[in-house]
Amino acid sequence: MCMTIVVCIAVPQRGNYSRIGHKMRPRRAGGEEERVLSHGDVGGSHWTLFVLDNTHPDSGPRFVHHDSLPPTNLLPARRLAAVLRPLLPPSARIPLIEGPTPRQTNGYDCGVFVLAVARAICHWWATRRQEGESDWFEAVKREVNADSVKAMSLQLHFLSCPSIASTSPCLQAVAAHETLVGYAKSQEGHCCEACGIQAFFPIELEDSGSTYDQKKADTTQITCQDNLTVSHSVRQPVVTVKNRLAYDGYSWRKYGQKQVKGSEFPRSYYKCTHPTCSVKRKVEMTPDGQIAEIVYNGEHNHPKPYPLKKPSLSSVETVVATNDAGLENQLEGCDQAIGSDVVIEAFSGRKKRLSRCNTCEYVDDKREGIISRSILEQ
DNA sequence: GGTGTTTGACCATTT
DNA sequence: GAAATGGTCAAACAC
Ligand SMILES: [Zn+2]
Repeated sequence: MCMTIVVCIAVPQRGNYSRIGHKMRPRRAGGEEERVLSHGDVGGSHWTLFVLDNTHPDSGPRFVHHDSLPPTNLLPARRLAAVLRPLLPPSARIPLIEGPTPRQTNGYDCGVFVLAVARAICHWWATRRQEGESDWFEAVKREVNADSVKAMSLQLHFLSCPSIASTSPCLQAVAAHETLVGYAKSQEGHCCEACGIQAFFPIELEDSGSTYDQKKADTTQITCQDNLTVSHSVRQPVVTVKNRLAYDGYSWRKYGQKQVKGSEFPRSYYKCTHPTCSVKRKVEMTPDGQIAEIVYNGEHNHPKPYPLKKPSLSSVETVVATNDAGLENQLEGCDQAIGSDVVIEAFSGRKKRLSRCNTCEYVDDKREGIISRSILEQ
């Protein structure tokens, strides 16, 4: 029995495919194994999912390509298949087929779609396959839609949000839900109130509840964010000044800037200005002031000199678990279980608005429920 | 004068 | 060992 899943490639129009071939050369015969190609193997900017499906020994293996913005990576996928074929058993010609993939409606969620489809494949492998479902295509259609991608995008943000990540696990879970509910919709788009970083989920899909079938967008002008040609009809222009989106309540001094290979934008290096603090951060920012990437290094040993301010709100009320001293200041050191009195107390006064979350379907059942588990464990 | 940014040079690490 | 690359330093500069 052999099952090989190759996941996650960012396919360039011209890439070092021979290097991929070398990496994918068999290391052992048979058995179950997974091989993962990283972005760095090929470069590129638009993420698509390339799967070697060998779950049907009778009909032979096949390549399945999932592209949320077809046919952007169709040609590179064919090239990749051509490189991989000689490395596989010389049976019949291994076909390349395009798997069903919901179409992304913005210019920056391709990576999330890859993960969402990969997750659907894993779910299919763990459950439906045993129940006789021949492939994962139906699972993708079932599980991957605008809402699930939006939720996954938020999950990913929670994992990387420096403010939330610095708290204890239980508070991360709580903050995840709180941030989800409290994503502020302002003139600047969507912004995580815990860290000030712009949220990467499609504005036009908010509260839609629609699938891509119901909401096929004209994607002729859409390419991935990395290509810098995102249609402004899809992504709202940001009118704010630089550094606003990178604002996190701490004071930073820039000490360097570099053009890093593989990055579209220059990378700026910052140090925390607190005399005893050695935290650093790297920020890659687009010319219009949006953060392309931000990486924190270290933990602050002092409170925030400039507490987070609540962004101006329009239609969405804030329920973020920050007070004027910031999230971690209010709840620091808490290792109580989710739903404990301590946590509930922290959110006192906001329970009414916590009654239901449109995205994670959380329903506030007071102290018996488990806050935000549904989204964290989706 | 204080604070923060810019930018070329330098250094350490990786390939 | 050389080249490439990422990270940091520090002088010059701006506000
Ligand atoms: Zn600090």
